[in-house]
Amino acid sequence: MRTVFAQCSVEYSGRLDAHLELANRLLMVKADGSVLVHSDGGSYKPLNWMSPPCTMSVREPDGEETDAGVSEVWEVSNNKTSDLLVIRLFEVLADYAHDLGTEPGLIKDGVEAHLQQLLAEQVDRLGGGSLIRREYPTPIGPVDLMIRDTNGTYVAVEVKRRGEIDGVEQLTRYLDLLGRDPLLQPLRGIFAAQAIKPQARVLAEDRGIECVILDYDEMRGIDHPEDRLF
Amino acid sequence: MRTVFAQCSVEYSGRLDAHLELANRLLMVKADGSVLVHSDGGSYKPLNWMSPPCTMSVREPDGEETDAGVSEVWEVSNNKTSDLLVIRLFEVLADYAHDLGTEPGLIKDGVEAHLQQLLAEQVDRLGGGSLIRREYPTPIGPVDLMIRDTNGTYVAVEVKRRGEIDGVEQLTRYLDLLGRDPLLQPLRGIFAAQAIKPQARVLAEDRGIECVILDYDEMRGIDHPEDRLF
DNA sequence: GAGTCAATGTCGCAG
DNA sequence: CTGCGACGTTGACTC
Repeated sequence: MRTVFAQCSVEYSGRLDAHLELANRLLMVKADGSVLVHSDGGSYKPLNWMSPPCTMSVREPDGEETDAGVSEVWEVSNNKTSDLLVIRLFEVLADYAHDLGTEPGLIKDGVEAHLQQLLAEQVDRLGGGSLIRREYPTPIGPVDLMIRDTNGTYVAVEVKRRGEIDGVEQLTRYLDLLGRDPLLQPLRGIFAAQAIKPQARVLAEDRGIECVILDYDEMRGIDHPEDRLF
Repeated sequence: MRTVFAQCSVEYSGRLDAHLELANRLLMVKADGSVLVHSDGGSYKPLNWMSPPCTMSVREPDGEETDAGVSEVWEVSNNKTSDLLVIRLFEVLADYAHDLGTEPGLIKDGVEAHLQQLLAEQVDRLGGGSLIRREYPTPIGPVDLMIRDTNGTYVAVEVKRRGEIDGVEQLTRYLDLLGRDPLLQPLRGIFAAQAIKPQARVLAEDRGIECVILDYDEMRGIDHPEDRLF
């Protein structure tokens, strides 16, 4: 990993064209050749970047560039997509490099999969019935849970951490398709999430989809600790 | 901007919980207090981070941490969301800081807004008619273009750089709502994009939505240079 | 501040 | 490899 603090200007051409005027910025060059241009604000997204796989070449400035004060030009390109990032360095404030070794990787805990698993064991929260299966297949992707309620009605359940409009659309597509299967009649839908945004709720209910709020802590409390990872 | 190369371990708790085992990484501390943890690969996304507004405090390691070899502990928190990022520094390889000054900002060309603007001036590409307005309002968000064609039929147009299934869903919602307005009858939809994925096209045409491919270079060629930024 | 939509989205998994 | 959905999405803009 190499980091260069430098006064620079940047041109990007690829999916779009973008341009950065002369200013001081942090340039990061990673071991895989990828390059990031960071300013001293914003968030984690760089102002410009080039993703791997890419190759970086350094060239001398041409006459015009030299006259403008350019000391060095970096050209980073992705041959496949023909994206090109050109960084013109003027004054270089600092240039540091360190070997970081291997990255063990990020470990994530407790996401939607866990919520779905808990809910599969606690069908009562959805009004009861019996679980047919998790990840019930349809031609356009699996429904999170398929249940048959105590009246014999099939229930397709979409589980989300946060219930938004996209989730309702997704469940609607599933219901649309599953509704064509005569063996799955009658059929209804439940949209279950830790929180459901008002517009998502309105859209869901307008389409006859029931909304259920899930209490993760409560669900986890009922869960058997010995079955879980932590 | 401060960059620290250090052997460290990281814990994050917020929307989810995540942790990073001990390894060498680059820590960036920006002027606004935000912190990024980068490895020597991946892409521009950090392994962990804390977005502004947030506050970073540095504390001495406790007894247990000292025994484990921790030299310093960074705690970065966002009071609003109660997100917390804890970075335990073991060996510090380097610690650099430079003032970058103000960032003039990124200038972009070729994004959807530009495509929409060009298309508004070149309604012929959609079969002709007259533009009623860009960003035609509906209760669930604005339609990119509203046109009245030569037959007097209203045409709601969704413009995308890349036409995918989400865009068709979006336009369908608009058509659904606008179809209830008796003043906008008859009404049809056009899905216009630089490229349209096969499934998106199938879905669109199944719903009676016409698909139109846009040639950006051609559209830009017809555009009047004096009206544009560069 | 909430809602809505775009993004050089990126990432990860399954087919 | 491609499609597809999730993401601590982030960011920009409107109401």
